[in-house]
Amino acid sequence: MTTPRKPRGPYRKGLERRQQILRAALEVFSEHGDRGSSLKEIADHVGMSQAGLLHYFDSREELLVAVLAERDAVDVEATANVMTPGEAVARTAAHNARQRGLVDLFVTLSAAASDPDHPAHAFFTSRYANLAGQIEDGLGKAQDRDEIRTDVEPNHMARMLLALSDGLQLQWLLDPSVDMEGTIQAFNRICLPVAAEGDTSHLDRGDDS
Amino acid sequence: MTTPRKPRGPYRKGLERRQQILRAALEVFSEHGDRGSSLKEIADHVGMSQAGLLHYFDSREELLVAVLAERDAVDVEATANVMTPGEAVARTAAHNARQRGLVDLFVTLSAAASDPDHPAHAFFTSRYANLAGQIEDGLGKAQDRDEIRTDVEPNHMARMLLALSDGLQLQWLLDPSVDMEGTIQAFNRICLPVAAEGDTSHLDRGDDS
DNA sequence: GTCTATACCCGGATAGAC
DNA sequence: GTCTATCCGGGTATAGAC
Repeated sequence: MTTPRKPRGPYRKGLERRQQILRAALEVFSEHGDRGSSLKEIADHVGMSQAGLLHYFDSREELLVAVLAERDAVDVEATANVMTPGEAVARTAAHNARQRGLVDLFVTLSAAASDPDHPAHAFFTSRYANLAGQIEDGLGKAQDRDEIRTDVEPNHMARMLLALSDGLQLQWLLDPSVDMEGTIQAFNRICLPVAAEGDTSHLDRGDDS
Repeated sequence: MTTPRKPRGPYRKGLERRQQILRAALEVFSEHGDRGSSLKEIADHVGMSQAGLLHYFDSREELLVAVLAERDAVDVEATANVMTPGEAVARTAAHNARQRGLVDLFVTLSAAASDPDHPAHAFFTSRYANLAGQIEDGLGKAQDRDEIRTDVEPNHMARMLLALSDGLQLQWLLDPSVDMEGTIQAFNRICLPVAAEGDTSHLDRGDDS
């Protein structure tokens, strides 16, 4: 998506600028969310004028979705070579706890994007479908290997993990003392193969921050 | 809450108008969210002018928080006399699945309100603190009665439930095929007292809609 | 390519007539 | 209490000079 054509030749500088703007926009959007950010602020950040910025992205919307895609790429990279889905989600949570603005942006935008008319609607719907699908697959395989409990459908569990992640982000935004990672790991623990009733000693160690 | 007493005398009509506006605002906000709604639209809805509306609520913010409180009152009423926390959350989810606009408003606003400067910030922070506290209590008691598993802290579990609820709402907004209630009940099921390994027959019946 | 200037729109809030 | 008219601010987008 957005696939910026790659002209060779004199356009090189332009492409670099574009990247520069993208980075700045990511920062600014991250800090103030969608609504709170103006083109002018992003432009300032890059060190150019608002009108100059519009030379690269024809509209605000265009810039927004470009930023989203960019952010996503970073995320994917960070969790690409990771073990179990539960772990990946926990990791991301821990990482996000250092990126308040990004979390804000994400929560805000994904909600706003539920409107089919929103410029980022397609982006988010496919994003969630993909994520859910991937996680579901991962969980299914883990079930086959008896690594996790098998009495819940992978699909339900995948949706749970995603919901947990998003919901905790929201709660954390409102109250930074909320322990995103710990809570997710607690969840992961109860999805391990269920031990005999008495033997739960391995379950309750070292998570309660 | 809101308890509109009915003063006779000159104020009666005014109070009714206020209620009328509140209802209209709830509808409009529900449909287009915070950002997407204008005073004019709400006013139109009521059948009066934007300026006229401002006669009852001095500012947009004031109206917004009033609406929030109103909505909350309704919610509380709906889950007041309900059994276990997990059940209550599942119920609410089922109910919400018929109130897309409201869900949208809630998700949008709670995210936006994470900004300490947002007019609804205080409202949402205390709301979550209260909810989490209540649920935690309920779960603690359930643990004491051995109705649910005891190897997860009530606090973590409470946060999980809330996160699950919110996160699923978001996913559902983006993809209405997401089964909010079913997923929550699946979660509730894995929080029941853990049976012996072989005996999980009671766990996987009648949920996968 | 980048700027300044500006047109334009939208939404909230205010003033003042009725 | 309610309206019309108006102001004002913020934001995007455009025109046109350099």
